[in-house]
Amino acid sequence: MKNSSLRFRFAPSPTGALHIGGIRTALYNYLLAKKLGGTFILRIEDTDQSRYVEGAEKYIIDSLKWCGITPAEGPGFGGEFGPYRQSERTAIYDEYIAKLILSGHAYYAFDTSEELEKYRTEAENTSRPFKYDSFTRLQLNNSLALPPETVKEYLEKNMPYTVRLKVPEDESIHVQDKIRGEVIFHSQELDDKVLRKADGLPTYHLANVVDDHLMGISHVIRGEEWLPSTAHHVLLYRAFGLEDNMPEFAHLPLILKPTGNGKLSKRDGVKLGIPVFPISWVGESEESSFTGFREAGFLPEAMLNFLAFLGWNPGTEQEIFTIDQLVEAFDIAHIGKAGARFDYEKAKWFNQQYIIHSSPENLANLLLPLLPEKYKPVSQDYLISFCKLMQERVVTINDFFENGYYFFEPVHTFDTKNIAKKWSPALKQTIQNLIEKWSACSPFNQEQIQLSFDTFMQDNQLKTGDILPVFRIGLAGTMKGPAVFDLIELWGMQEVSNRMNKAFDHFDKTLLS
RNA sequence: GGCCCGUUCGUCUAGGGGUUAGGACGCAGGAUUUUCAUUCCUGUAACACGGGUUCGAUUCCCGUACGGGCUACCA
Repeated sequence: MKNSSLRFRFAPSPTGALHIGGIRTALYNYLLAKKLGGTFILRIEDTDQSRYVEGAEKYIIDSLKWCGITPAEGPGFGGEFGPYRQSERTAIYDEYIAKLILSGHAYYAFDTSEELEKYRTEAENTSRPFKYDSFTRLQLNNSLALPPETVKEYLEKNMPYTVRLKVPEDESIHVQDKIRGEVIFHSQELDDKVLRKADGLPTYHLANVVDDHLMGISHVIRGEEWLPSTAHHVLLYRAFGLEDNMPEFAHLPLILKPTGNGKLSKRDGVKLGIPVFPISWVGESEESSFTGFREAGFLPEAMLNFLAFLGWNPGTEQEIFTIDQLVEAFDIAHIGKAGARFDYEKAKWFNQQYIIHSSPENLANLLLPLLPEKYKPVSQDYLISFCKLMQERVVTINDFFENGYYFFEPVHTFDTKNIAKKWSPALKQTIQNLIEKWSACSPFNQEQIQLSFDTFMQDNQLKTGDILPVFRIGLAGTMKGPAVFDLIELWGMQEVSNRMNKAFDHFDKTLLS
């Protein structure tokens, strides 16, 4: 079902870490491309050299790779429509800008940033704020207002200039948005956007339109913050004579802050102690470094599932979707219009569900490289058993070690208050007897251990509640965790005996004073 | 300020002219469990407001309020 005419792009700027809003945009593009048999493309929009951040492009690619939504075309991924970095395409943009000037759709402007800034502050408190548009451009320093000789002279003297779009005076611009329907803008409201900056590089608007066209992009799916400037983009397509071949537009609702007002921002993560990035970003200082979902112990599939539902739903009551199922179910029609608040609790729930439904083997493979070095080495089988016992008791991957460290090293904290009333040195002999009885279990498994325990309790007229909690604390140090009999089966009697003997000393010391 | 977009439980959302307004997270209670967790059950809680249109509006239209975005030689 390959359809080479359906091309979707994710076009981030390498200005630092990319938060999950960007990942969601990438995901939606990827999902649609896969579903429709189209192509998912990565384009790096690095036209602002002042905001360029070293390593940001690598971060974007690493993030996409971790998520498993890798582009079929892009820098480092090949493709016939490259280069895929805008900074490597300046000659192309110049060509298109020249066309626009020739056809009268764009003009040279010699006003400096300082001058424009001055106009703006002067008009700040008036009823009509300064805007570079059809009302003001004839009073400004540009090739529309200046005599041709002066323009020629300026150009020959290499005077710095920008190129601006000549927005028509009185036109309605109709944007067809797949999510919002028809959105109408009036050209009087639009300013003459800069197309080419004084440094010779294009602005987003020009590069974006040229590249989408040249790269054969059929669908532009991006955040809602781009909706207002889409009017300019339509004007550009029109100026190039490409209006009939414009891509389809879909503007996604924004992801909002977990609390408070506004859209989700980079700072929100550290402020609330939650990840808002896919993977960690190491900045120059601590303030500019962030942790990610990966470091917080999330499975990429779970994060993606969570993200997919922030602004989209399948129209059914199913919530857990594999990537393949998302590809199958995804559609633009079910994308919402309103901003969606980021809900970390829900994200954790998705992750928990994914861990519970993963195979222990799979989890063991994930955990193996994360095993702290101080832990004694363990076999693959042991790790698998550990995962089987713990997977219903964790929310993140990190919880495995946080809650289950005692599978790999001696108990370091005994939560003895739960057995304070039960403990007496006399119990030691009872426990020794029980351990001896267990040693005879054959086969040595959880069922037999349980059976043996039950008869022992009956024979000695003891209650489960008197003995088992002592074992729990003795073996694991905590009241929380897997069934005691499962631990015993996994560890064997020698280990159990060692642990209990160590615990006895501790119990005596802390509980008998 | 101007322009554009939006508004269903606290949160993510389904729905759509006549419904007991459905699900999920969270929270609360209960069952199961030697603990914790899982699982299951129950409960909690919403159509922003005001006008129309209509026999009937949460659903359609218009206002208002509120929220969001844009308003740079940033993307």
